[in-house]
Amino acid sequence: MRIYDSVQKIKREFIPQEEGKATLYVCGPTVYDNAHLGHAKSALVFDLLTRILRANGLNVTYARNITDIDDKIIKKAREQKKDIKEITDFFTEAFHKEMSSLGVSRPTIEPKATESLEAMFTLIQKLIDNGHAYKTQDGDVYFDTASDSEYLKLSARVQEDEDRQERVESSSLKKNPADFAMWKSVKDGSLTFTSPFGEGRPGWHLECSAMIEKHLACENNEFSVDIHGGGADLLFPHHENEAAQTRCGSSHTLANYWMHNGFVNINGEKMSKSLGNSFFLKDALKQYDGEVLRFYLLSTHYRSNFNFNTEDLTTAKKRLDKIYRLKKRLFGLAENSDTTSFQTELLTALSDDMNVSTALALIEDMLSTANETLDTAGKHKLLKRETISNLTYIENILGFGVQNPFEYFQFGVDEATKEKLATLIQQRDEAKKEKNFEASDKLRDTILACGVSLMDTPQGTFWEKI
RNA sequence: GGUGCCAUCGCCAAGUGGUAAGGCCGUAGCCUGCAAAGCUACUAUCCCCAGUUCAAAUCUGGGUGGCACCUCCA
Repeated sequence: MRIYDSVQKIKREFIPQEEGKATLYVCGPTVYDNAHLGHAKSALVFDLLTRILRANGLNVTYARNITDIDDKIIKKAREQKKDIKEITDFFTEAFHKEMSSLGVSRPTIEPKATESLEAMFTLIQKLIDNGHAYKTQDGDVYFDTASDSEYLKLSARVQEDEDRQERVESSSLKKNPADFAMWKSVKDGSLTFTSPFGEGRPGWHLECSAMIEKHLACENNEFSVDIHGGGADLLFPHHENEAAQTRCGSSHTLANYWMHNGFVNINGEKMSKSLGNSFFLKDALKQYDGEVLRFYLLSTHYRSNFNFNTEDLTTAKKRLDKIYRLKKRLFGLAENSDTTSFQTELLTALSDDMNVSTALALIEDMLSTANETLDTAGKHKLLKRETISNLTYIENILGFGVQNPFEYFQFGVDEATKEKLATLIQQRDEAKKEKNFEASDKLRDTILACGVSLMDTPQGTFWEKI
C-alpha cells in the first residue's frame, strides 16, 4: 500500500507502527447544520481507504469524531430557541443516515467532544505545566506557539508579518498573535463546562488532539496514529495546531502519514455559505440514488479538486449502470469467493494511493469481457462463477453494485407507476406475440414517455428508469 | 502580498523518464421484427518556449492560463 503524504509531499509505502494493524483518525463534522457534498466526499474517501487497508489484511481502527461543542452550534441553538443537545443529536442522526445512504460504513469509533472533556483537561494541564500553554487574565488558556520550535513545519508555512495578524487579532491578551485558544472562558452560561481552568469551552483543535490520545494512541509508539486525514482546508491551522498540542503535550508525534482530500466545487464555484450554493446531501439524495453519488464522488482521484455538475453525474450513473446490467444477466446464480487475477489487479491499483481511475478501467474491461463471453457462450460456467465473484469483490471494496439490480433501475419510481408499467408491458408482450408490432411499438412509446426504457431479453421484458 | 497545487481527445479522467488507460458523446457494423441493452471497429503526442537525456506528457528554467490556502470550513 502506497499513500501520498501531504506533509512530506511524496508517495510513501505504508508501514504501520504495529504489524497487521492500522490506526486512522479523520476530522468529522461539526454538527450544527446539514452535511453537504464536501462532507460526503471526505467520508467516502476515508471509507474507501479503510476498505482498501482491510483488503490488504490490516486490522484497521478508524476513528472519526463528532464535534458537538462549538460556537456555531450555540448560535444555532439560540436562533432556534432549542436545546444544544437537540441540535447536535438531530444533525448527528441526519449525518449518519445520509452517510448510510452513500454506503459509508460506520467508523470503528466515533468519539464526541462532549464525552472527551477529561482527556482535554489532562492535555491542557500538561501543556500548562510544561510551559507550552498559559492562562490569561480573562481565564482563557492559549497554546504558546513561540514555545514550539516545530510550529508551522507541518503546513510548511512561514511566520506571517504582524501587520496582517494584528488586523485579525486586535483585542486579545495573547502573547503572540499566532497563539490559539485551547480553553475559552465563558461566563454567560450557554454550553459551558466546569474545568480546572474555570467555566468555559474547549477549543476546536484541542478536541481532536485529546480524542486521539484517549482513543487511539498507544504509549510505546512514536506516533499517536498511523494516518491522520481530513479535508485539504484543515492542514492549516487545524492540523498544524493539533500536531503542536500533541507534540508538546504527549510523548507522541501526532501522525506518521497525513492525507488530505480535495475540495468539492459546484459548477466551478467554491461551495460556501456566503455564496449560498451549498449542495446539501439531503437534497441531492432526493434526486439521486446514494450509490450513484458515491460512484460519482469517488470516480476521480481523492486529492483532486472535484467539480460537481449534473452532466458528469449522469455520466457516472451510466458507468454504474453497466455494473448493474451485468448483475442482471447473472442474477440468481450462487455466490462464491473464487480469487481471480482481476481481483488482485484491482487491489493493486487501489493500493497505489487509491487509484480509482485505474480500478474503474480494470472493472470496465472485466465487464465487457464478461458480456462478450456471455453473448457468444452463454453457458460458460467457470466464467459465470468468476464474474460473480468479481462483482462481489467490487461490492465489498468499492461499495459499487450493492443493491438488487432490478430495484436499482427503479430508483424514484412509486408503486402505482410500477403497477401501471407492469400492465402496459404485459399488453405489449401480448401484442408482440401476435406480431402486432404497430400496437407494441405504440405501447413502448407510451412507456418511454414516462421516462422508462424497455429491454427485450430471453428472460422476458425488463424496464429501466432513464 | 505570502505559500502551494494544477494545465493530457468535444466533455470527465489515469499515467510522473521508455514511446498516450478508461468512461461519456460521436460515427460505422453485428445482434434485434424495430428498438433498448450488449459486443466490435474508429478518434489526441499531452498549454507555449528553451534545456537535460539515447529517450520527456513525465525532469529543469522561463512564459501564459486556472485554482486553493493564508479567517470558521470536509
